[in-house]
Amino acid sequence: MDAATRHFAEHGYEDARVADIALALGIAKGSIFQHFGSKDALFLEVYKRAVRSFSKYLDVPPEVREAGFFEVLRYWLIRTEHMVHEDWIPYRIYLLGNYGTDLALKREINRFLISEDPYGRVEFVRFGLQRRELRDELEIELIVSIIDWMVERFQDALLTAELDPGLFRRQGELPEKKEARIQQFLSVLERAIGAERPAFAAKRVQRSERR
Amino acid sequence: MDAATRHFAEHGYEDARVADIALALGIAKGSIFQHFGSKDALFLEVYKRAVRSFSKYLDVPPEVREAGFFEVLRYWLIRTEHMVHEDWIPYRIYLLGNYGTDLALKREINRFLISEDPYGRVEFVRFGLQRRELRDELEIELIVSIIDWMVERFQDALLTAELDPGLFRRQGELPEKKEARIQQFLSVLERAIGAERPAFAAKRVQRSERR
DNA sequence: ACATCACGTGACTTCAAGTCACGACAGCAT
DNA sequence: ATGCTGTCGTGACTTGAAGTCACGTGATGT
Repeated sequence: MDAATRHFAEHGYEDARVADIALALGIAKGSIFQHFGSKDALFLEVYKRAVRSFSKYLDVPPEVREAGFFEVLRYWLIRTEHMVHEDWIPYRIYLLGNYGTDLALKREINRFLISEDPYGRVEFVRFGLQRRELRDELEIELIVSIIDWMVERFQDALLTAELDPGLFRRQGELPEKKEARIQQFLSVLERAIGAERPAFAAKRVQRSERR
Repeated sequence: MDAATRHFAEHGYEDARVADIALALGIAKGSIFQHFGSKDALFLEVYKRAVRSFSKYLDVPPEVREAGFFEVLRYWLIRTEHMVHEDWIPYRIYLLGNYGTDLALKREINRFLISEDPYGRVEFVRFGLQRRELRDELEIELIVSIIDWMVERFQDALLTAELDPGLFRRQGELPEKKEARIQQFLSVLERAIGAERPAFAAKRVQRSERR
């Protein structure tokens, strides 16, 4: 699995060669097929392992958790790019799974993401609702989806700048602007799904809201 | 191109056979390679054509345009699913391009989307800013990205329910709930990027906002 | 000591993308 | 009318990677 993960991360899905993975391990290609059945299935396992290695939203220091829903989000957004540097391999796998395979595999991946919720999104949204930091008149499903969409894409944008320049819209992101972007992004998200006047976050929102 | 479009739409990228496309046309496989160079390049052309066939955001009846930014959005969200029924082929191609190919191709696709802006997103956001319906303190790039992310994903969710059940999060979407979903989605988006008190949309937001 | 079995092996098969030498044909010049 | 040239379609061929399978080998149990 380690060898396969590294190989996929380095070459992408299409250009990865099962024979090369076997060679690197000093075993026969046939053995890999005996264990995993197909290249697709091998990748799916690799993907699952990579995704499971990521932290859940609520795996944060207690003081961050105390600070509330949006501070937890900020914590992760800031950390994303650091983590990409330290350990880019699982992120690359994650990227491949999301955009670099065919639809049949993508369907499997989605099934996995829905059934396992490896990032603990639902739990996280419940947490936000409990603290009354999120709009309770929205369906929870919609909030989860929106977090999903926006955070995933925003992270993609941050990290593809590192991993794969030119893959997404904003290419040559200047590092000093990232902080500001995260700030803006959170403010947008907070207005979108945040409760009327979130106790904690009010201070930050003031800047842009004058009523 | 027509034949290739249909074939890709029906079989997906991986399972599409260049030989079959040639067969359907009664020409030799070599001819296709002579024109397009590779399967990738053929798909890229097919994708471009499909995407260009979609309307731009501002291609709406004058009265909808008059009604403002968020009404234009609503117009398109509602129409999405109708159009998927009438003419599902280009949507399927669009889906394949976004999720069903490898990263090398995806990069080309992104380059195309950025350089052509085939949906006229930037123009649309400018329109919204001019009418003072959007927050002018946000960078225009960020607004475009958010529209991009959220609308694309929301449409994906609506239309994959038709085209590819199980590909995305919300599978068995009940048809009568779609209208309500669109409503909620727009309200979220409006709070996220809409100006303080959008003249037109205020009425609609009331329902869920009690202050 | 022998039988059984699980498992790794690598040569082999399959299959699809991509190549290329050839020939047909159209347009043009003599 | 004849011959020349360049374009383009052709399909048999090459390449290369996924996936298969009959066999061997070493471990385990009796």
